[in-house]
Amino acid sequence: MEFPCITRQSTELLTVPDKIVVSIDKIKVACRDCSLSTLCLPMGLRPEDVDRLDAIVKRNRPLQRGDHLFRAGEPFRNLYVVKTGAIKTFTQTSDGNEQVVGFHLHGEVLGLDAIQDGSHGCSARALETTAVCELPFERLEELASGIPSLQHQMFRLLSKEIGHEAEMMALLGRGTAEERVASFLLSLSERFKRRGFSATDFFLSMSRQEIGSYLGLALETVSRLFTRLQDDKILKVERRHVQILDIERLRSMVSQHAACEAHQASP
Amino acid sequence: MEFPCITRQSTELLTVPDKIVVSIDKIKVACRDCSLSTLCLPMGLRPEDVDRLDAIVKRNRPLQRGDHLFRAGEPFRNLYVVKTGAIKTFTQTSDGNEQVVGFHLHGEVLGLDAIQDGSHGCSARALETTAVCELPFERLEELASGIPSLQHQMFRLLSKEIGHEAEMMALLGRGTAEERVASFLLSLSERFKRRGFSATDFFLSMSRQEIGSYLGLALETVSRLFTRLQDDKILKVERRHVQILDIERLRSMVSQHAACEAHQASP
DNA sequence: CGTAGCTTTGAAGATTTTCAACCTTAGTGG
DNA sequence: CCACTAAGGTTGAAAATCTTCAAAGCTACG
Repeated sequence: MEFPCITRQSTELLTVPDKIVVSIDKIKVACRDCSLSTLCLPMGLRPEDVDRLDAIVKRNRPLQRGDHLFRAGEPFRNLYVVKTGAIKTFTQTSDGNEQVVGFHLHGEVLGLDAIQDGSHGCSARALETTAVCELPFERLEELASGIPSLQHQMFRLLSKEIGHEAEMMALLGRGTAEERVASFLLSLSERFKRRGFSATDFFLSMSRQEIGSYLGLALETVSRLFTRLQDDKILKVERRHVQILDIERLRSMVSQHAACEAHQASP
Repeated sequence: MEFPCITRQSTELLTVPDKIVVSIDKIKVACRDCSLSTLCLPMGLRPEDVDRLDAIVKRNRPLQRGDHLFRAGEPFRNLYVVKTGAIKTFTQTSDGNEQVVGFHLHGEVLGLDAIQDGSHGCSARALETTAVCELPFERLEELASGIPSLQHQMFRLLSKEIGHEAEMMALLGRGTAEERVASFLLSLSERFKRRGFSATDFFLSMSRQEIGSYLGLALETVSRLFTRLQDDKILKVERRHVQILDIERLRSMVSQHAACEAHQASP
């Protein structure tokens, strides 16, 4: 079943119209009509090229909370773009625990690390009801060969991911627990804002445990810092509902965002 | 001045034949004759495509220790491949210190993070005498449009970088100081081995300070761990000369290498 | 030979983790 | 409709790890 491109709707409220008859027009919501088109791959493409891209995009039924999008070790076939909802990527540590490697909100792409060796290095699981677009990578490559601006977009996409990860590395290497939590909240805030949601009032779709794993902190430390930020009147936190009361003070807690390519890369 | 593709030669001994007359043949050492061709972009390309790639590669005079390859904020024009030597990339932290973001050995590529927004987010400086190939990115993109296997190589290159950084993030998030230092040494070991050098006996081109900055540790902690590993008969360290005596035990100190795409990526 | 830069080592201090207990909420079934 | 249960969240105290500050040793270079 195809899934229409629902946006600007809280995923908390998202219901899956499985049994509702949807008109053909709505089912075929194309890239050009998708409100993510300014965030997603089509950005900067000519309309006819967007249509060619659209032709290879598959839109499957949404994932339910806890469903896997893919598992570590599976062969790599597709990139995925989150349309609504949120997905976490994670690996298994030697002691059996989960190590969260990333959170992916709508408009964000998953699977970029798997291009390299043809299989996924991590697993991806939905944190809430989540709809994704599926982009068969081989066809995307073929298409990119013939559309220079698409090729360029893809290079930019990969480059951006590298920059983000480098920023994260710098944060994990340099930052205190406070800095990490502040930075995490600001990152979410900016990402929500860019997508038309409130930058100061949102729900976390992940647990304290998952945040801690991502930030390299014990879950108790995350909890304590939320409490402290609340005591300082910077936040209002009620379980997963976060309100940023003083975003400037939050920003001042993060010394600096260092964005840079990093580490080795041998082809 | 063009610089011949010198390889398998310790950069410690590298002298710059500035005034030595080099025959045309030697100057024009092409990608296809470069011993890095199995590590570098030409990997998997047909010979005629390697020649086309070669035609856009510039080979400048080597950098001396401390020379900048590029600085943060400069416009992005080229990717760089390290032919011999080593380069560090780093950003400035708010308190004026350097934050090392990566070490790049020969065969490794720099500048990938800058594709995104057209300017370098970090600075790059030579740790020792270093020769690099310069790849004008615009021309590389044009070329890749016409050579699918080159496009594919470039996607793989970027993807590999993402995987490496994710691994590093996991290490910084999860690992103890011991784990980080062990992992760092193993990473160097593998990279030297792949390039035909000893995997167990090598010189560090970076200081304890730089290692610490990269691993998110105080330089004293790095020093203490080197000492401890030496006391445990796992290493022999003499200033910058490292010998790995028991690589299995070193490996067992690193719980797991988690390789995975990470963090958000919105195009 | 002297100096500057890098490295090592020690001891005190700060931050974060771990362990443990308790609280809250949402969902389940009587 | 309410009690029960499980999962997630909060809080406290002790313990471990790492950093900071300080001093001294070593090497290379002029």
